[in-house]
Amino acid sequence: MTENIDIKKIQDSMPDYNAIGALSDFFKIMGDSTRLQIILSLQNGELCVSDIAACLDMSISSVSHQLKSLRLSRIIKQRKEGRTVYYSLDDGHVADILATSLEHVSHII
Amino acid sequence: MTENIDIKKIQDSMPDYNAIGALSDFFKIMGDSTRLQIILSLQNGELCVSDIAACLDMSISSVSHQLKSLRLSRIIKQRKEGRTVYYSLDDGHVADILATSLEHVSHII
DNA sequence: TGTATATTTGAACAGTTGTTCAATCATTTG
DNA sequence: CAAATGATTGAACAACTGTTCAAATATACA
Repeated sequence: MTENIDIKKIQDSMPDYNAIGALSDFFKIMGDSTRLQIILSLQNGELCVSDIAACLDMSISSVSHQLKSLRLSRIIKQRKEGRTVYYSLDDGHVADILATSLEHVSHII
Repeated sequence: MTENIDIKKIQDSMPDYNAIGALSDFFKIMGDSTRLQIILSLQNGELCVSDIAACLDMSISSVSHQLKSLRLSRIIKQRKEGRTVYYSLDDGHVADILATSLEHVSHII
């Protein structure tokens, strides 16, 4: 332990428990390549489940499961038209975060 | 499948395989509250392992394990001084991403 | 009403992840 | 050199996660 670091001062500077939980939940959701591809595909505009599955070359079931968790995290929203469900991005922040993060990882690769 | 969506066009608009993998790896690393707290504590400046453990009220071993994965992901860097190892943030992008993401989740909570 | 289409759902399984514990390494100090 | 200190490591275990498969739901259409 370093001589004179004020632990409490650092602790107080940090976001509260709930914010840290919400932050890590958000990053957890983003931290899967299937979900990431879904989000990226939706940056071109809304798509239905089958089209997303075709885009990613994955099963409809798997995509549907991930769409559900993205929706519960309020990253995407849905709109039903007949028996087709269209999904789209729900918040502009996500595009910003993706752009900055893509720049970040391109520095690392 | 919607009538006339051009799947190939959307696929081509997406980052390549490696970039998506790097992106999801990055978010995966950020998606843990221990690692997130480590990063947040380091926003005040460099800290040694014991101080970080004290800040988070966690075992030194657990923190050390997480410091290793953060370092391998090039999110933090280390500097050794005697038997003490100081860690600090390695890239300005991470602070930007954290700030935008914190704003995003505060909208949701 | 019956069939086809679009999507959702739940259970199950394998693979991954974070913490703990004990042991080890590296450096300083007596 | 031996003891103390700061940090790292590896194995083990429980908890969690993503995909698959089969079954179910909802809507459209003949």
